[in-house]
Amino acid sequence: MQIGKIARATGTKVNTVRYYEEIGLLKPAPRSQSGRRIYADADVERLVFIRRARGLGFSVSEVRSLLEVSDAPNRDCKDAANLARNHLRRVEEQIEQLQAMRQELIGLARACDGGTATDCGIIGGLARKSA
Amino acid sequence: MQIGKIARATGTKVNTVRYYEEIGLLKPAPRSQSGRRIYADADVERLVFIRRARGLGFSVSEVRSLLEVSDAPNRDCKDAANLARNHLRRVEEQIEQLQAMRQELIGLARACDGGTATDCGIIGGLARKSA
DNA sequence: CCTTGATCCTCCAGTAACTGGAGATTGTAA
DNA sequence: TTACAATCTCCAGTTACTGGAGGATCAAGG
Ligand SMILES: [Zn+2]
Ligand SMILES: [Zn+2]
Ligand SMILES: [Zn+2]
Ligand SMILES: [Zn+2]
Repeated sequence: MQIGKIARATGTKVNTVRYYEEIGLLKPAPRSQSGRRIYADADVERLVFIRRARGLGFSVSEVRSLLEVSDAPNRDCKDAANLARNHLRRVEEQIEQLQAMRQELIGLARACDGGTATDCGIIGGLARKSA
Repeated sequence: MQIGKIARATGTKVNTVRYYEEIGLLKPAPRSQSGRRIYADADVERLVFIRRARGLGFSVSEVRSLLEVSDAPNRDCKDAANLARNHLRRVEEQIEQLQAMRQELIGLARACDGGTATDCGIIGGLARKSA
């Protein structure tokens, strides 16, 4: 299949597929006579793996590591497991940070009764160092 | 005061202060004879405002808008209020997305009993299209 | 007076992960 | 034939800084 089809099949943009090849997440695809990339079903699976990992927030570099494990069937999976655990922890930290922001933003929003900028609790609240 | 002091006073890196000037969040600071930037107390306040807004996740462009309101004391604050409300909504969306990731990551991690990559629930789980 | 070390200056390149576009081919169908 | 879709290869732009090179300037100590 050509690039457009694998892109559609995996919910990836054509440009992004080419980009993944460029950075080495996908091996350089064999080309047709006229130079078009040709993909096989295994490539779809690999791309699904990549997209899914990216969708879970793994960085490209993390995806690279996960693929390495996936590519070596006999390898101990503990590297992947550690990676996933660490990533989970970072996701949880992000959640906490966003929840803190959320609380402060709710407080700010409550401090606004309308009116002019001078009297606005949002503007005023931002001007103060701490919440 | 010079740039190092305002940076320290606001928890900003010197380079970042210059960057804010470059992109117009801070007005070009007047210079000393030898060309060094000189700041006044009002600049500290402005920088605190910027840093606080950035800390709450507002984009630079949003901060610019907030500053515009703040700079026009008689202006109705509704633009700022809308901005804050919309931003709050986006933060909440991000939280939800991260919580969904978290759930999937927890599921993935549970699916790993150790062993080889072939049998690993993490690798296997990533290969499948849906969770 | 001179030297040191801390600050400051101006560029400029790099980061993450794509995204979109220009300009040129190629493939296909009416 | 003519049109239109899909593909190709560059390459620039996005966000919000961060760090560094190479070169002035300043204050303090000797
Ligand atoms: Zn991660
Ligand atoms: Zn208000
Ligand atoms: Zn926002
Ligand atoms: Zn495992």
